[in-house]
Amino acid sequence: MDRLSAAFSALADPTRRAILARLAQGQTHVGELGKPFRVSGPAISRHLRVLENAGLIEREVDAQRRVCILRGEGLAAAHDWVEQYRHFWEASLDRLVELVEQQPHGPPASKATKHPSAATSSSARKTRRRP
Amino acid sequence: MDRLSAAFSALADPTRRAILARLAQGQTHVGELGKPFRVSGPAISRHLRVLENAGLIEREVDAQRRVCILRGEGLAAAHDWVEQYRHFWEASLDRLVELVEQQPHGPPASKATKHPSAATSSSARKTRRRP
DNA sequence: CATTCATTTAACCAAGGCGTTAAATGAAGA
DNA sequence: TCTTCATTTAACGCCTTGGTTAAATGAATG
Repeated sequence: MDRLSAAFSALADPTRRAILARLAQGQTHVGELGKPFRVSGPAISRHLRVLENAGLIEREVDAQRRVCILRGEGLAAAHDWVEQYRHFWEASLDRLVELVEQQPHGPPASKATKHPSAATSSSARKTRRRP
Repeated sequence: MDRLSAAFSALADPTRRAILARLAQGQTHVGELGKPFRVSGPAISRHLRVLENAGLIEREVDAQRRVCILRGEGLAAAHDWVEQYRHFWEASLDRLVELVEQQPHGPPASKATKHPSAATSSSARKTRRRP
């Protein structure tokens, strides 16, 4: 499997995303990583293997423990791929913003924040066609 | 399956990513979309279903043809998730850049471009610790 | 109306993913 | 050394995925 597919595939599982989120706060060993989930040790072990094969984590041996470390670079390729399409969602946010601003009585906040990631992902205001 | 997992899962297949790439150049019908690949019609049909369920495309009926349209907003959530981790790969690029700049005889280009996405994804130079 | 074109659905198969429990491995500690 | 702790490997089952071919659907066309 190509690297990009491996990364996306690894990210497609909520447990693995949660593991990465945990590792973003600092490295930990396997047992600690598994605690939040109601799955067996072997299951966690395999999730970690998937993440490692996708280049998203590294493992180091610390005596009887295995310490896992986030490898952020593994996410860069996935990020770059998605980034190519930024234009497409920003374009639709633009249209939404324009629509709202056309309202005679001012923008109702509920509409402007309807898209869940509008606040964080959009540079719509920076790239609008009619600034 | 949650929306984010569905998106990542859909992106984990090279054929589907190629389909999205094609749609980024403009809407097309199913037959056209399938041409580049050596897979049967039904296979394409199911890839499109996956993309639709993930919110990455829309389909409209045009007589006997089905026209597919890229829905960029579907990628926003995936983008935002990955974006959270930008810090982690930029940090390592920083270290790499610093390492290269420490070399007494100037940076060998081969090392500076070792990371495949360094040129496009990195804002390392913008966020370096010692500018 | 019969045929053809575009696409989807149905039925099937092989491969892979994710979970489990039981067993293996290997370091730490009594 | 014997035992325990941390983790992985092995072996199994179940469900999903991605592909196939054959059949169904439905619009366009002769």
